[in-house]
Amino acid sequence: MSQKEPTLFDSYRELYRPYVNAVNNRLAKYQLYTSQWVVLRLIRVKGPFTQAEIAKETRVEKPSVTRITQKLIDLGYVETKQGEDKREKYVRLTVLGEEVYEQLQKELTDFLKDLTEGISEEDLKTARNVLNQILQNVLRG
Amino acid sequence: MSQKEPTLFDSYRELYRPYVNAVNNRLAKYQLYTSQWVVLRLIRVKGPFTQAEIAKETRVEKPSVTRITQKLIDLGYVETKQGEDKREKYVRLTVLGEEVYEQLQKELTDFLKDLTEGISEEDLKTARNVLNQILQNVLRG
DNA sequence: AAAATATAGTTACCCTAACTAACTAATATA
DNA sequence: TATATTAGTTAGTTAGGGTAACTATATTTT
Repeated sequence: MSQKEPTLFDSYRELYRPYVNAVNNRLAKYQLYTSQWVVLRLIRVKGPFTQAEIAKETRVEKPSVTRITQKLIDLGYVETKQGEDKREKYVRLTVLGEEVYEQLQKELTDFLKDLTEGISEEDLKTARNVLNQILQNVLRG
Repeated sequence: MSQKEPTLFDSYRELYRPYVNAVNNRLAKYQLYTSQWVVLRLIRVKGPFTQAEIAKETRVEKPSVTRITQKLIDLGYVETKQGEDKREKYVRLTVLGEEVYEQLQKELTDFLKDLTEGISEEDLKTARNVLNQILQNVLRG
């Protein structure tokens, strides 16, 4: 009775650091960290977005987006353009950013494929749905 | 083709902050954060452990364990005892720590139950197995 | 037994990744 | 036109981790 079975949440948390560190190792080649990669990928796949939109999509505050965007600009991966509304800054990939995205997307896809070795497509889908449902439950608080 | 389907890893990462923040909100009543709760729970459920053993179990470095343990001592939730080997410090719960553990364990169990509302036991188990398998794959990486 | 090596824990300092508060500039509303 | 809101920035804080270098004790080698 004192040895409780680990729950989904235990497994979830146990995986976090090893997973993020492993991804960061792959990103280091391009001087990126996961938080920056998440934004680069977001604006590439669903963008362009203003910084306010990025904040909303990624559920982080505006100052965090400023910092991430600034880092991506310093690296030459994105550029900003003033919007119609002069307060807004649209963020979009540069040519270099596109190249880096394409390359990393490939490398990470391969890596993540390795991480799911031995797991059926069906189980992966179930796991994804479970995490999505939990996210909905967390957000409705 | 440019709108990629979100993968398990996207869902995994998207959940992290909202989930941890929600747990931390519950822990705040006892002035705890998740990192400290993880250690408190570990030594209560599987302990007592030396700090080196805690480091190994939780896969963090020794200085992190020192910090976490010190915080738990300051809160009066744990105490240390010199081992046979005089370099070692065994960490164990105080009476207060036991009370806090019991209370929080209940509260968090209820909370986590809410988070899995609408998800079958079977799917939860599948999700857990998937995350465990990914962890193994990351670690052998 | 003495010297060299390894281990447990601490200290000092670093980093990422977030946060809030307070601000400026521009836009929208009363 | 005055007021309120919104986009983005700056400054300062926090959680949660890391490495390097250290002390004290144990272990291993010679």
